[in-house]
Amino acid sequence: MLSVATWNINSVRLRLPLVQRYLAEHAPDILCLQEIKCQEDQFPAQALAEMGYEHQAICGQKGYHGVATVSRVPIREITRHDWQDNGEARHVGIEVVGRDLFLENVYVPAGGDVPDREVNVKFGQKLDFLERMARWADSVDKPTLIVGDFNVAPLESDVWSHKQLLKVVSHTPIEVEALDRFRHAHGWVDIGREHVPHPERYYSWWSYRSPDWKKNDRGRRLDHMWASPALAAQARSHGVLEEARNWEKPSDHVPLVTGFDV
Amino acid sequence: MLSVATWNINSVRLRLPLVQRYLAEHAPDILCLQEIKCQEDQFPAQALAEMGYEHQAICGQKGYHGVATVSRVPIREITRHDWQDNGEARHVGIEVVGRDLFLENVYVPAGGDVPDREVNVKFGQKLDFLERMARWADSVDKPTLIVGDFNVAPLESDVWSHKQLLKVVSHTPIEVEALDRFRHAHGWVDIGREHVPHPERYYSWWSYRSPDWKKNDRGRRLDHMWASPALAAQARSHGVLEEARNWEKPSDHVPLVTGFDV
DNA sequence: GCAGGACGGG
DNA sequence: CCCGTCCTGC
Repeated sequence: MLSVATWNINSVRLRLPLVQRYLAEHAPDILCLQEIKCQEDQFPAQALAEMGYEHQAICGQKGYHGVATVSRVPIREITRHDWQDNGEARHVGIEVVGRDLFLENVYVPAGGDVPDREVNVKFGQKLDFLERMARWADSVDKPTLIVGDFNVAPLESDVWSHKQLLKVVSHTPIEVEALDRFRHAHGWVDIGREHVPHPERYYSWWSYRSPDWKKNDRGRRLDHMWASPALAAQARSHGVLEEARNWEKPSDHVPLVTGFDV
Repeated sequence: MLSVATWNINSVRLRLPLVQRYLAEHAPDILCLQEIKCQEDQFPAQALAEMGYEHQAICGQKGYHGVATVSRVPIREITRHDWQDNGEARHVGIEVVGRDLFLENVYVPAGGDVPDREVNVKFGQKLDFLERMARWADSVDKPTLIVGDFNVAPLESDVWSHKQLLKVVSHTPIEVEALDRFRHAHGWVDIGREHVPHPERYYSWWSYRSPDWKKNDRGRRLDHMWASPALAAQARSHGVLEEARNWEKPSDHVPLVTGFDV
């Protein structure tokens, strides 16, 4: 068995205690973090190594974005794709040593406020990012798991109100289509939805701005775990730790985890 | 008996727990705070009222400076002097109801880095502030206690190194002379030095920048309690709570307290 | 070394 | 609402 988790942590330095709590209580074999918001030399490498996560692949930058994959089992860093070609730290790819398993940790751009590439360059960059990921996915020929904050909630049951979010970045048809092209480019299996099928409610993010997140439950599923078909067939368990949204000084995202029989 | 305390708190919102701890453990009748760093409607009035300090005179502004006097015994706000005439919240004067006692809570400007009014306007403003306080003091004709952060350490034993601080703002001869003029203008009695006579070491502030503040002990006496002569004769006790500098997330100043037989 | 504020970003 | 960074002030 191998368990892999993904969590947009929204500053790993500020939320190191939460990461430690999650690792202590749930002990995944591998944890993929997004939005670490620090440079590599500022990453709390030692604190996580002391908890057994001594194998680490960190791709950071100053202030924004940044991803890190930490592991209890040996991993080898393979790639750092720059799908925007602008130097932003949004991906790190590793191989799980001796298991014929590749793990891609990605943080897709949020895309700004206005869902129109003519008036909002960030929205265009997000679509371009997804198109380039699709082109890359087309060439993937190894058992691969790609996880992270995709910043798109594709299904109606991935958002608290399909109707009210149709023109809100993360749930617009043009983004969903781009994400679909990316998924079909490799035949990725959406593990989350294998285990929590549509039309069941499935969210991984609740905005800080909406108070009483639990009562109002205005969530979205922005975080995903997608696997190559053969690998997806080996997924045995999947979970969403909603309670982490209630921890002290929480991230606005919660961790997802999948257990594989590999 | 009536006990009066003064404390530069360096943001009362951030350090409300420390104020509460001080009030719970030492229970002065009146506490004068400086550098509350908030507007009046942001002052934690209710939390302090719940501890019995329901009588409050608050003079605040956005972000900087600001003073507040909170009391367990009835007080009446009398004045808000603007000795710089620039709108900064640096003083509030109250009367202790039924005791013929006036209490002035003041935060003198720090004065910038360079002790030269030609090149540093803030230094000039500080000297002007002290001169205007002197003019005001000349007209004080009631039993008055003036306390607060005067931002001047007048005596050699008020600083960790007289020689090394002679050209450092807070201990320059020109500031000491201005403070002396202010003191003589009313015949104020320096209560701190009545109880801890020169040349005994007496500090109330240790910079955040100097690490190991306790070991290196690079302190200064910037906070003072001065009384009209007749009132000073009724002072029965005086204390400096140095241990407060070691509390969690401390202010760089510590509280002073004086007990009066009034 | 630590405050608060203003900014850009989510 | 909550990050980081940069700025000012002490």
